[in-house]
Amino acid sequence: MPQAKTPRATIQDVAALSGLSICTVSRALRHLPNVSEQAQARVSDAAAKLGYRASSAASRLAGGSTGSLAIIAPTATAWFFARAVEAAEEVFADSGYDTVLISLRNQPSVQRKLFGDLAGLSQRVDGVLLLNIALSEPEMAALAGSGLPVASVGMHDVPWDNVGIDNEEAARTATNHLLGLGHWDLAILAGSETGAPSVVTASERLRGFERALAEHDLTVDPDLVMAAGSSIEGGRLAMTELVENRRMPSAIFAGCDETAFGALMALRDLGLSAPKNVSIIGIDDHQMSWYLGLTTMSQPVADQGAFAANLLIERLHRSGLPNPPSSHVLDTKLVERKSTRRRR
Amino acid sequence: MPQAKTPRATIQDVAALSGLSICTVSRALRHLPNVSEQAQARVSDAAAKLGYRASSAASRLAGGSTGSLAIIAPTATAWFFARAVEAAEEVFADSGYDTVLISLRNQPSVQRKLFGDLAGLSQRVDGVLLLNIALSEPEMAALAGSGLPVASVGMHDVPWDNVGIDNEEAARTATNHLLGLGHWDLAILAGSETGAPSVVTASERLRGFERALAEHDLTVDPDLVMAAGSSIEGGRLAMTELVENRRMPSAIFAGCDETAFGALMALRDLGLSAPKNVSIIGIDDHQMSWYLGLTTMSQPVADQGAFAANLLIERLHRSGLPNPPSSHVLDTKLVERKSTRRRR
DNA sequence: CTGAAAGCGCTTACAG
DNA sequence: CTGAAAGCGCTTACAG
Repeated sequence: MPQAKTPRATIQDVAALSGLSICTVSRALRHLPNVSEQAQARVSDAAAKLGYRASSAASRLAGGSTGSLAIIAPTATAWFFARAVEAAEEVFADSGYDTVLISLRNQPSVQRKLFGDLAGLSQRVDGVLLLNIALSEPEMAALAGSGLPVASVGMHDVPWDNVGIDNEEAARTATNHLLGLGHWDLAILAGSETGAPSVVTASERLRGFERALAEHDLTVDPDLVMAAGSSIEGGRLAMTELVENRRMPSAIFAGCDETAFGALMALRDLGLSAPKNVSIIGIDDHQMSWYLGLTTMSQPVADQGAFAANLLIERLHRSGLPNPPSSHVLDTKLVERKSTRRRR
Repeated sequence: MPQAKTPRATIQDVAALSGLSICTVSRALRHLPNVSEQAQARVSDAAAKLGYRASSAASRLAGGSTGSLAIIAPTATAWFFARAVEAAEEVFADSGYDTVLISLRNQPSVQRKLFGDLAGLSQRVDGVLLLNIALSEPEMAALAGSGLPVASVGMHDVPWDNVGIDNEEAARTATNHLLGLGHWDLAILAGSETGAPSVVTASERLRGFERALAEHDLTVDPDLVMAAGSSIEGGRLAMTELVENRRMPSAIFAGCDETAFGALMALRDLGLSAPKNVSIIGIDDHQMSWYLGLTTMSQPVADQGAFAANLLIERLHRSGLPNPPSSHVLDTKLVERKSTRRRR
């Protein structure tokens, strides 16, 4: 039925109904110490009866929490981020937090502006979940200075809770798969798009690629290192550029599946295909990868977002207690399909 | 450089620096009438010098705005929604609003809970952007009762600003394309997933499909109407079910490209393919559709999200003024590729 | 056009 | 364990 537009119950109403002061009510509601069981029960009853929910604005203003948590992502449309965001949002919602979505839209200027006013952000949210954001030293410092609780996905060696995969190792495994098939002339489609803020994940994967080559006494040809971004379009552009203006390698490591999809599109455009003309491997195990026969390294996505979100909330719940930052590494797995094959 | 943890400037600081009362400052900052040009300038200067930004909590509590806008989406991971969300978020951010992302995660319970406490929501945001949400009568009433300004994408005949495509017409065009190729035994993979809240878009597309058939004196076979949801997985499941437990039609209209992708996957699984064994058409023109040769109806996505977001903001800016709800229909276009062909 | 005052609904010391 | 009081930083009538 259409709910009447009755004004919300305030803490005053709960106090009146329970016969206690608003101060005691406030404490009881937040499960603070020094509240008798009896008082606690009366307050809970009254609050339930009134459907009371504290005003986030008032609470915030008086020094309490905002009831909101921010998720900062390089972009919200990429496969990985859309899923991580939704998983984290679910965790936040289940804990009663609103989630404020901030997409950097792959623009350095947006990141600059955001980190230039962290004080403003800290006024509007209780904590921040960072998804694969490459931070400069000053930005790290600013974040620390803001006092905002932080957790992240895909960012290692960082002074807060993080969960991710071992990107370098995953990239190394992927590259080794290529090397194991007899390919030694390898290209990498990874890194950020030109002009976009770098994504940590990308540089770690590049490192894994380089390491695998080095371990086989191979050097990476700078001509075969393409900044592709993690989008289908980025992959397509980079692949086209590679074939038309550099040279065709024998195999390609794409930094993520979407980049690989784009590369497949470019190949088709040029009348080529994988694995016939070139072997190609990605990272992600996107739903389409099976269909396209893309060999890839699978990684859990929603798990990473949800896990990190939970870490942030736990930290919020016991702020004050000593609690050294933790780091969690989730597993990846090679999924062989038919976009890679032995060098002929 | 690491910014010192200085407390934020308050309206008091601006008042002191500009030599005016906080009351005048408040008015000047919000560009309210009755402020002399001189005062306006002094306040603007002082605010800029101090990097002042009103406390959203205080502002909200005192009866002002929250500075936040909500985006409510059936899910945040689907291709369409991820893009619409990011486009709207950009518009909101550029106007100085935080965006609160609320994903229904395809769960009716989440929607129920949300609409059961719209009073709570209206306390936390200044307005709401609805993306293809199917609302019940009570929910519509509750929304109206909440007093929240609303705008939407993909929802027609609604008492607020909306922008969308003509889903029925797009579906009709798609279906006619199939009929024009000589197919008359058509299946549709659309609608919501079983148990999920229905998406308006889906039922409108179903209607367009039915209408096209009716216009050709054909009736729809209930056995060939599958609820597939708008995900790759949903399309795969529905297509498998269709072939294994119903029967193979001569052509298929998929409610969106992702559903079509899933159908293509299912076909491959069964040793079949399009257009050889069945013609298939989608709606969206997803980046992968070109690669997969999927015939589809293209629609502008980011445009819809951004347009609707702008309408919401405009309405917020001139609340009070008479302003009848507007409805905007964006164009779709048939993109013929090779997943459809003439019936043999 | 401008300002003093009250109040929004909470939380936080500080007394009991 | 509980309550009276002050205050968080704004906005809104209400006087000037």
